[in-house]
Amino acid sequence: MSLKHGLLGFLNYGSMTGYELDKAFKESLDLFWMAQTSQIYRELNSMEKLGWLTSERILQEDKPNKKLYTLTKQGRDELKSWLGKSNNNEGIYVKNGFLMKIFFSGERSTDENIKALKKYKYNCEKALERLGKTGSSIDHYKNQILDKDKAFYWGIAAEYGYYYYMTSIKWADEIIKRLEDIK
Amino acid sequence: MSLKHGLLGFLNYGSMTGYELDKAFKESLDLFWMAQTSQIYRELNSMEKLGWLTSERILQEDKPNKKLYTLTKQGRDELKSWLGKSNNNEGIYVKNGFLMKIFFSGERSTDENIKALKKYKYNCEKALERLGKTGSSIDHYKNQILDKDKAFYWGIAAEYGYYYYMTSIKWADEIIKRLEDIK
DNA sequence: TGGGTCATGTAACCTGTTACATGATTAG
DNA sequence: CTAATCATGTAACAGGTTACATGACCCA
Repeated sequence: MSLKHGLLGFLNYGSMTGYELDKAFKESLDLFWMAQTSQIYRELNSMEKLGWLTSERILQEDKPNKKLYTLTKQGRDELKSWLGKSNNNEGIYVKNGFLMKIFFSGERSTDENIKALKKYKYNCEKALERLGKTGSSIDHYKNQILDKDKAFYWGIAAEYGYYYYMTSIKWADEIIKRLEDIK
Repeated sequence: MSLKHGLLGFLNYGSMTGYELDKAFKESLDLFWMAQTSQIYRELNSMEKLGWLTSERILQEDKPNKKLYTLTKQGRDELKSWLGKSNNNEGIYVKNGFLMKIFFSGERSTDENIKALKKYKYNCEKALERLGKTGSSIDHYKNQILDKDKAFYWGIAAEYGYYYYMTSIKWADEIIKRLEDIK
């Protein structure tokens, strides 16, 4: 139950349309929680049924009509409750398909594995670049939000991203070197 | 489509029952891909329908009967094909609910956030401990498998775990310090 | 005239989670 | 006597992915 909570988090800053939420997600949270556009629309629907938000249809002339979502008290309560409760495997059980592949890479040749690790390293480098962009889009949002303290935590999450990708690159380098030595 | 591939990976080392696969998963891959027992049984069923494996019922007297699964050629091909293809976001888009929470933690008090980060740090330390155990269970499996090169990659995946948790702890320490300073 | 932005979705399918059910044997 | 190990699952629900559909407006 996490995409719903991410959406609650954004809507707590102010009313938004599905389209805007989709963009906000892709510009910031995407690195920790990638969401499909279609899923966002579906979840908004189901959240409305749950009473977590209300919607208002806004007619436009030059552009397509849109639907503006607003948090209800229940929605705000749900957000608070999610933020409030911690469980014992937070940040621990993270599904990582790449690592699972590595686990079984004895089935591949050393050359293939070196290639795969180099690709992975490249992907991490690209992700770091995108983090830079996320940084500037965070700055952009910061200026729109009244309560600037809130955006402080956006920076912290982005910083985790730096640590994460830097470490992943270091690991990949180390393993590549080792594989090239035994070749 | 990843639990299926994890199961294929194990079955490639030799025929196993659902119960044994469940244990193997929990003793090794669990840190990168936590799987429910019930899901393992269901997936095995669906994999058999896909023709990736065959099953043989084994009757026992003292213990409950069991079902031994064996890879088919199709199953082995599927494993190879999964290992062979890389995509552009491997290891990049990893869903992390904890980070999403951090992202919205402006809604919580600084004290609550310090508490949550300390809990997170503690969880990471526990995970590191478990990695030690995983290490020994990897050693255990190593001795059962003929082709010891395969187990080399198990160690590499575990090593990623070390890097990962060590970095997470470092990050948490840094943020806790920062939060305590501004308090 | 072709691609980007704005804006919303549906349908089918696949994957993951939670709760529950059963029951014998064995070791401390 | 009680907890762990062995061994298998079902049912219901929740969440995520992929593919597809529509259509206007604007800029180069």
